[in-house]
Amino acid sequence: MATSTRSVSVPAGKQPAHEAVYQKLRVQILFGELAPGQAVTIQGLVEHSGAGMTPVREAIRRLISDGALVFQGNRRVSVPLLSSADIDELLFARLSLECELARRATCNVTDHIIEALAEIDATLDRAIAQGDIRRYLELNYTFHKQLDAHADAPILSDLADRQWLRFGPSLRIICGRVGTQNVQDHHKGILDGLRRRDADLVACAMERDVVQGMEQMRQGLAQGLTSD
Amino acid sequence: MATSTRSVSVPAGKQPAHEAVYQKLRVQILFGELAPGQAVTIQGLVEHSGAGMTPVREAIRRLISDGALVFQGNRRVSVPLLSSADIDELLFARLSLECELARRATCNVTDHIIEALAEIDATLDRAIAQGDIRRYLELNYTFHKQLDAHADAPILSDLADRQWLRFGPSLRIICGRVGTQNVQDHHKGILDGLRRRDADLVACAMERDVVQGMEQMRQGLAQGLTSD
DNA sequence: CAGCGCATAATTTGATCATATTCTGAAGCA
DNA sequence: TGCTTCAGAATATGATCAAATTATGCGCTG
Repeated sequence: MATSTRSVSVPAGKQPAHEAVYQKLRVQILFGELAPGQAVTIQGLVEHSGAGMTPVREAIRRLISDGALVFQGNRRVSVPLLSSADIDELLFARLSLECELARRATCNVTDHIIEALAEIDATLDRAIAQGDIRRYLELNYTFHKQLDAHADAPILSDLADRQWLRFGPSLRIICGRVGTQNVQDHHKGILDGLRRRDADLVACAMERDVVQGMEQMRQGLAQGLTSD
Repeated sequence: MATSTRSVSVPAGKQPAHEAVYQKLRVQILFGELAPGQAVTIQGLVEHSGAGMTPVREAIRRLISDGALVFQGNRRVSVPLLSSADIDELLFARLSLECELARRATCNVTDHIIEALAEIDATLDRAIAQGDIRRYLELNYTFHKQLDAHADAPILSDLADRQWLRFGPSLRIICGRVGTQNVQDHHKGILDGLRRRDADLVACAMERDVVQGMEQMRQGLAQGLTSD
């Protein structure tokens, strides 16, 4: 459990089974443990997770509502495959939401929070240097999520958060193919803007970060998804 | 030995029970049949809907994920109460999403579609004149939803659609208090822009429509039933 | 005689329900 | 007031039914 995000949630001894299944699946999707297009069966989850049928079904319903899984028309559920049009929509949504969240967070962050973000970013750079894709994905998500958390906008933050679930599996494929060498984020620019308390600067850096990430994914997907 | 009383005499389609319950609850929330703050119990739904426990649970999970219901921490679920900060976030989300959807739809709509929208708007005006709040809410929703449907952007359209669930119950309260007399939408401006195929014009009219609706709700809630 | 296609059987998976168990909230009692 | 008990609601399980996909076998054609 030494990995990543110290979750802000309570130690909470007793978590409902459906919540546990949801969180577990959520992480798996977010960081690409499930491949795009892969089928997700209820009975498979039941056997694999040890939980009963009802909690698993509830978790899957939530994930479908989140856009993290797609309902295939017949009764099949699978991990989403992204089209170029999907990327286009996600780009717009992320730009709108995450730039606004970054702006709002700029007004609220303290020096201590900024340093915590810088610490995450430094760890992220080490993960990139080591070629640790999984850790890179986790830390990148954590960086954005922590920033959003200080925007004091739970609804918008939740909306933004959900979009990450849509491209998590595909992003993992892309990163797995190109490696972490070509990865370049704009977190330094974001941190710089935060230190100056310049919301426009932060929003601009965030815009570059989002655009760069999405466009890289668009190019990767255009070349086809067969990998591994 | 299940003496399965097939009392469900609604062949209406081979729609799964959990989907039917979801849709029914969704409509009830969207058009304010449930009051903000009202508790929603599983067993209550089971008795009232005639469905079993599992489908009801799945439907409620989806609604919670949609933001249409809120989980109260303990095992209670209720219809959301909106704060002024919530309105603020919803205003931003709706402005971003619905203006963009309107822009995209402008490029796609045909004369026939525009006339269909105008027809909806005309019916809406009659509902306002008659003081039929429920019908006004339905037609207003339909107008926006039909427009969004032609934006060719399923993800954004879905995101926008979900936000309506958040303020449906509260909107109903506001409209019920002020009546339909003061209601004024900007649909005419939207239709005018569509006929000219002027995306900027459409987006501006949509912006006015969204701002006006949300601000009216903010004022109403400030006087009425919310804290903060 | 071999390969292809369609119809049917078998198996897997999803949907639903009845029931047992656990937990929350509140009434009752010292 | 504070603790205990109790009722009711939510959570979770496994069984059962239904649907769909896959597998199989027969007949047909080249």
